[in-house]
Amino acid sequence: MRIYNSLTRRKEEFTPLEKGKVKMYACGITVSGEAHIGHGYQALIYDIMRKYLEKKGYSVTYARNYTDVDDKIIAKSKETGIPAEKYAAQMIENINAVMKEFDVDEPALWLKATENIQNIIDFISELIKKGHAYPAANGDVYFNVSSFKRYGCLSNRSVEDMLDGVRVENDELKKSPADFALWKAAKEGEICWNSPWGKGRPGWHIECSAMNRAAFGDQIDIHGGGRDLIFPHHENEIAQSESLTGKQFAKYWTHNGLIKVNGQKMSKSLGNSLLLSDLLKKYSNEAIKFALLQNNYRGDINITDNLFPEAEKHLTDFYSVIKAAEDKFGKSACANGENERIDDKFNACMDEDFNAALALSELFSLFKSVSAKIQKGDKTAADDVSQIRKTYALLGIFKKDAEEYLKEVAAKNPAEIPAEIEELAKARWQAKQNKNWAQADSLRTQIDAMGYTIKDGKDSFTIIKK
RNA sequence: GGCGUCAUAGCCAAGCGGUAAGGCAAGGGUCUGCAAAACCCUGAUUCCCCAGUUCAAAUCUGGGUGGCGCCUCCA
Repeated sequence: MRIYNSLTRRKEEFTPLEKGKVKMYACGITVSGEAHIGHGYQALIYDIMRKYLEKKGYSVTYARNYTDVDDKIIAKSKETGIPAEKYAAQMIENINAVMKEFDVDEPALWLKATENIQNIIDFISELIKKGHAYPAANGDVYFNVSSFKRYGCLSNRSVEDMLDGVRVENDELKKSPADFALWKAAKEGEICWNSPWGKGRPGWHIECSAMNRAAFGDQIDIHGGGRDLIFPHHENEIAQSESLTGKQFAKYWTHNGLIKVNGQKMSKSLGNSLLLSDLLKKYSNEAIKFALLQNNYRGDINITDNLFPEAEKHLTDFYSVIKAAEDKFGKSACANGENERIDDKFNACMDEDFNAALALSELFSLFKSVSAKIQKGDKTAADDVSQIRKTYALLGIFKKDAEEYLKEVAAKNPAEIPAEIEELAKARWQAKQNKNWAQADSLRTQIDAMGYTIKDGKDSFTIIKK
């Protein structure tokens, strides 16, 4: 299988450092607020990556982190009066609950900054010893960027270029504006830990380096995160880890694309974040996943008004076919069959840098064929349904009971038909029975104008909200 | 200013050197009193532009143009 490596900017054949094993780390969330769809997307992507690597037979150790101490969390703590540790803990609980509802599995290891303070301090001390970092007069500790020759290798920048772009005045404490903080001295009343440089807390970048080292050793196979983290976060991780160990930190760097809303980037600073919890009220978790996975994970996704409704419609159609198959051939028949070709094709898609979008597009012809088989009474349709469910569960879809799924979606979109519409529709049906077409059509036009569509059956009709 | 990334039909989108998947929308048909739904059929002689490499390029190289992003917290 091949994976796109941000470091080399090309797809590479995947070979782990140690045969059969994969060490994988994805940067998680700074818990200063609720989880938005971007967080959900990132968690989903790496959960799928982990699961697919496992399907390929690798023994995968997957770790994610929670940054549970930082400026924003401290600010929130001051704002709400809740101690920073408590605020962060509550947020983590909240985020975990939403992720569970979104149906993303937890990693094998959850790493938290506050539980790794000693590891971080040790890491920084070693960097100072090796001349890659220096303490400043106020108790901050900075990384000496000029001491790491390859600085910029991931984002393809040179230190000189960066200095051109520096917007903030260099403060007196740093030797160079490009240097970044490993340890931040605590201000009065802030959450802090003792260190050789006085009371303070870790900087953001050092966490990931130190926790990775504590969990995995010097090297890992796959490091992931959102594309917005390439610079400076991941660049700094490389600088810290590699100047300490002298070894390549991560063999494959992967970055997922970002979410845009109606063409505009979604970010904390713009305040246009779509909360995962809000979306889950409107759409099924599977529809949200389906919509997101229709794009390559490396590209940005633009969320427009019809993105999720369209996905929900596709899934409703697919589940309806599943239900039809179950009704015809029995539920157990639709749960125990196999069809290797379906699975092989899926694997072929995923082998090419986790091409879930291509795998999903297969579903349309797959279900078309199942539908035709049901019509003909061909029992292999049951095997197909069973295989589709087993295979695509990896992407997080078709995991539910068909009937329950259809009910769930209906419940999220309550089709409350106003009594008025009901009356008009009944009147129309009566007119139709009397073959008074002119009156029937006029009533239907009226109903249509009010936002409802009439669907006639053989001896009854249904009203659908448009 | 520096760097990155993307550019495929009305829209979304796959494609990773071998002759343009899929979805939505649209048009035509079957069905229907007429519709709706469902089902069937139809769509780029061509992949932003200009050069180049090659037997062969949407795919590789060089140069443009345009969008987006990063260089400040961000998944």
